[in-house]
Amino acid sequence: MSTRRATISDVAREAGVSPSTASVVFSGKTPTSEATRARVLAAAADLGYTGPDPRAASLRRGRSGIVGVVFDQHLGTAFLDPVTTHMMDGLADGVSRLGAALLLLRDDGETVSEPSLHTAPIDAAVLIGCSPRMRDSLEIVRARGIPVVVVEGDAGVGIPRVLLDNAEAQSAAARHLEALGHRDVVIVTLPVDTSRRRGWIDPGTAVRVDVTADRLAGARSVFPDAPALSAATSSIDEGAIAGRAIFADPDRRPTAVIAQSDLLAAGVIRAAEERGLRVPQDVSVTGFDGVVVDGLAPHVLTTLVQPATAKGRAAGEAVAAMLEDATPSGLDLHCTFREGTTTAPPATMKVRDARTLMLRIE
Amino acid sequence: MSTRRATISDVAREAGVSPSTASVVFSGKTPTSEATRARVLAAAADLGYTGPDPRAASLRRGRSGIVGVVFDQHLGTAFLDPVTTHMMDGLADGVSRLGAALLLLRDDGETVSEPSLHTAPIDAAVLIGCSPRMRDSLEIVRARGIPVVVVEGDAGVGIPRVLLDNAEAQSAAARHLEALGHRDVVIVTLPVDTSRRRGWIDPGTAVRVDVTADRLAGARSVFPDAPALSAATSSIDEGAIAGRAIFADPDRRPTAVIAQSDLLAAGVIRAAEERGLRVPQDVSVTGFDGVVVDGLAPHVLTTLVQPATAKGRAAGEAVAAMLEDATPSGLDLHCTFREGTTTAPPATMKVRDARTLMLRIE
DNA sequence: GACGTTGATCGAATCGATTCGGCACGCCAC
DNA sequence: GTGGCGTGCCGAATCGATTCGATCAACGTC
Repeated sequence: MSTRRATISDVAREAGVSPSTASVVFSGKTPTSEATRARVLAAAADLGYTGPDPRAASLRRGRSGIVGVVFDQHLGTAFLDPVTTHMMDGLADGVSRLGAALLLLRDDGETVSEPSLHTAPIDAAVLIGCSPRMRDSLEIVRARGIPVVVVEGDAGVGIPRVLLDNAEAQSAAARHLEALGHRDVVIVTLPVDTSRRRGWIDPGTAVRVDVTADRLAGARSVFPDAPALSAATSSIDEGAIAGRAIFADPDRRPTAVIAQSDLLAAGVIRAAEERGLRVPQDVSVTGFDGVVVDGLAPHVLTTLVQPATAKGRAAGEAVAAMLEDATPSGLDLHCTFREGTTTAPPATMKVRDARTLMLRIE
Repeated sequence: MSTRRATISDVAREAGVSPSTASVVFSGKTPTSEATRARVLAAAADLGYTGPDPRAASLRRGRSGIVGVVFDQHLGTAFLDPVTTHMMDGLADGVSRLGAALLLLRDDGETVSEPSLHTAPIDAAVLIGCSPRMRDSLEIVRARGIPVVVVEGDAGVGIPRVLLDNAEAQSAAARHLEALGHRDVVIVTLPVDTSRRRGWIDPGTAVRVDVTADRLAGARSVFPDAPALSAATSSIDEGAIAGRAIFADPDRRPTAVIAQSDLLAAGVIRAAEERGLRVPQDVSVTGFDGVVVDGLAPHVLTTLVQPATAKGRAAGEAVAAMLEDATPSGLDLHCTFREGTTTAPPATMKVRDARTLMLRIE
C-alpha cells in the first residue's frame, strides 16, 4: 500500500474548503480569514501535507526558482580557485532576492548525461568563464528564451556580461612599481589558451583568454618590453615553478614580478625565498585578486583587490533584473589597489650603482 | 506581442500527428517511423520548439532529476576545503547515473528565503557535515518523503550515512610514528565544536564533532597521553598558529606532530621551518585527507589518503539506489596510509643508533 | 481469403497546483 | 429599505507534457 502523498485538494476537502482557498492559505497571495486558515493548516498537519509540490507549482507559475551556473570544467577544478568560490557566494546572494537556488551544471561540450542546459528547469543561467566551446549550449539556452549572463568570458553580442577593469587595474599596479623605481619587471600570466602550456610569451603567441590578455595589456602599458611567462594554472605551485625559472639566472633577475593572480604571486614569493631572495627587499611581487592566500602569512600581498563576491552578486542581480524584464545594470566592476608588504624600491639600484662605481674606478 | 512559446501540441499539429506521438519522438520511449520522426523534428525546428518544458515533464514524471546538496555554512567557506570540492566532484559523478544535477542549498537555520529544503524540486538530498541545527530541515525533508543521505555527520537513526574509518586510519598513522620510535607526540585537531575556539584539549573538553573525536581517539589509542591542541578551522595558517605554539618551548618540543588535516599539517611544517627545525629530521609531521596542498612542495606529506571523491560518489550512488527503492550500500569507506617525506625516526633515535653502533664496534 | 501478429499512432486521463472573474454575505449610509 | 461596497470564498480553466490501453493498417501464413 504505497499511500499516495496528499495533495492540496485532499487538504481542502478535509478542511471543508475549496482547493483554491487552500492554495491561497499556503501562498498568502490573498487574505483569508483566520478561521479558515487555521482549519486548512490543521487539515494539512493531519494528512501530513508539507506544502505544495514544487513541480506542479513551477509548472503553473512558469518559474522554477532555480538559476543554473554553468562551468566549463570539473567542479572540483573550478572550486580550487578562491575567486570562484567567493563568486559563488555572491551569486547565491544575488539571486536570493529572486528566492532562487543555484543548480550546478557542467558543459564539457560532449556530455550526454542529462539534465543539461537543454533540459534543466532553470529560469536563468550564469556562464562562468565562457569558453568558445560553450557557444553551442549558449545558443541552446538562448533559443529556450532563458536569460543568460556571462561572467568573465567572451559570449556573443547582446549577451550581458559582468566585466572587470582588468587592464586598468593591472596598469595601476604597474605604475606603483614604476613609481617605486622598478625598471626590470617580469610578468607571470594566467594560461593563454585552453592548452594551458607553460612558457614565455613571445610576440607571436596568441593570447586567447580575455582575462590574461587584458591584464597583460595593462602591465605592458607601463612596461612595454617586460617579458611574460605563462603558467599552466592559477596556483601557488605553478607560481613557484614560474618563479624558479625567473630567478634561475642571477644576471637576468628582475627587480619586480607582476603576477596575474595572488596564488601565482604566492608561488613566486616562495620561489624567491628558496633562492635566498628577500621580499620585498630583493624583489617586489604583486598579485591580483585580493583573496586570502592560505599559507602566505606573514606577508601581505600588494595586489588588486577584485570584488569577487560582488561579481557574483552582480551576475545574480543581473539575471534577477532580466527575469523582471528590466535591463541589467551595474555589470562593470572595479578592482582596487591594495599596497601590502611585498613591494618596495628595488635593491638593484644599489647594484647598478656599484657597477657604475667599479667602472669609474677602472 | 510576446509570442507564446510553442508547446508540443503546436508541434504535433504542425506536423500532423497527435501530441502523444510528438512526445514520443522526443523521449524515444516508443519506436516511431523514420518518416514521422523527421516530420515532427522539422515542425519543431520551424516553430522554434527546443524540447519539452522540464517543469511540465517533471510534474508528470514525478521526478525532477535534481539532487539537493545542503551545507550548513556559507558556500564560499565550505568550498575552501579541498576535501569538500573533491567530494562535490564525486557527488556530481555519483548522481550522474540518475542523470541528475546538483542544487546548492544552504541551511543556516534561519533563512527565510526560498526555495529551501521545504520547497525545492529535488528528488533526493545530501547533507554535508550535518550539524545539530540542521535537524529541523532534515525532519522536513523526511516528511516530504525525500530520500536523504548524510555525509560526515550525525543525523538521526535510520538515515544512511557515508562513513569513514577515521579512528582506525588515524591510529595507523600513530602506529607508524610509534614504529619509527616516536614517543613525544602532539596532536593538532580540527575544531571541537561550533564555537571553533583554539586551545588545548583537556580531559574536561567536550568534543562535539564526530570527525575530530574519532581521529583523536585513533591517535590516543596509540599515544594515550599525547596533548592535543585544537585549531579554529582547517587551514594552513591555522596549522601554523598551532605549530608556533607547539614549537615555542624548546624543552617541551615533541618529536612528531599528528595533524588532523593536511592543511593543518602544512601549517605545522611551515611553523617548524620558521623555527629552523627541519622536517622530517628534527620533527615528523603527519596529515589527514591526502589532498594536494598547494604550496607544500617539495614535501610529500605522510598522511591518510581519504577517498574524498569516492565519498561523494558513494553518497550520490546511495541516493540513486534509494530512488530505485534499493537499499544503499557501500557507505563505509576506508582511508589508506601513505608514507611521504615528512616522517622519519626521531633525531634522538640516531643518537641511539650511533650508540648501538659504537657498542658493536667495541 | 480469413486470421493472427507486429508495429506505429492516437485519445483521453492525469500529474498537482494556481489564478481570476464572479458570487454571496454583511455592513454602512442615505 | 435599498443601493453601494468591501471581504472572503468558490469554480473552472489552465500550465505542458506523459502514459497506456485502444485502434488501425499492413503483412505473412495456412
